[in-house]
Amino acid sequence: MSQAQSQRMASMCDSARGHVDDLLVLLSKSKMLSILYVMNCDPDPMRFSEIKKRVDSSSTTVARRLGELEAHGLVTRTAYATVPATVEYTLTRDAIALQPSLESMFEWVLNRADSSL
Amino acid sequence: MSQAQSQRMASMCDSARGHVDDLLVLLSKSKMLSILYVMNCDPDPMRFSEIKKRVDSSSTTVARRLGELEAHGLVTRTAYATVPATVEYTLTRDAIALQPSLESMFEWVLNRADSSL
DNA sequence: TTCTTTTGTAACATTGTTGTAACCTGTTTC
DNA sequence: GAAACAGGTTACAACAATGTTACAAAAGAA
Repeated sequence: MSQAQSQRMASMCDSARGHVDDLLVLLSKSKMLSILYVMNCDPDPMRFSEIKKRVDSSSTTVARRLGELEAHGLVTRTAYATVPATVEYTLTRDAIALQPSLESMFEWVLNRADSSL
Repeated sequence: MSQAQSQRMASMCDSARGHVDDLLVLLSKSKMLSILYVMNCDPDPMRFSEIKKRVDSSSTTVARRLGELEAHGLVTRTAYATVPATVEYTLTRDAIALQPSLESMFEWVLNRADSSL
């Protein structure tokens, strides 16, 4: 590791624990990473039922997670007055900034998953 | 996003969901990211009490998490027959391969944490 | 002898989280 | 009129996870 990197890490590892912990708790909630994963896979807005199907969870949990993501400004919810209702979710700019990290994390996960077959 | 990238993402987003989910569940457990975070911050082996202090959790939870990480081959546990006991934990090569992703994820987390002060 | 230390484990009560089932809106189709 | 659709919400029972407390082991210090 370069000196610049370790300096960055060192400062990173000291700062504001409270807020960091909040976000880590958010990201650690069940299905949260899965939701970000599936939304990451498809840049288009995604409907509730599509997300629910892809992460394979109950409406309750998906709704809760999407609500939390929206509350933290990571997804945008757009409702259309069609019949039946249409609701689309999109990742915000902030969430998109997280994409590269998530992508490489998911790549690592997939490599591990492959080698453990 | 480049074509190569989107192809990679597309294949990523289809494959072996079971094993992927296992790892996502592992990483989503409480304090798991925090533990990887503090161990990531310091390349040296870290003792149980040091980890416990830094992630601010109970012995029970820290022990459980470290056990799970060891079971998944992400940390190595080394016990020394001193009195009182000394036990050191180290990230494995596999876990170190995850470091860049975690680092950029933590950087994102810190940026968000800063801007929400 | 008793206290202290580190690194845990076991049992247990409390707390947190999840899914299920029921229900809701509002319009169109049978 | 009744059913069906999407996208939820609510209440509740079942389950999972957490922290607290007690305990252990082994040797050196007071």
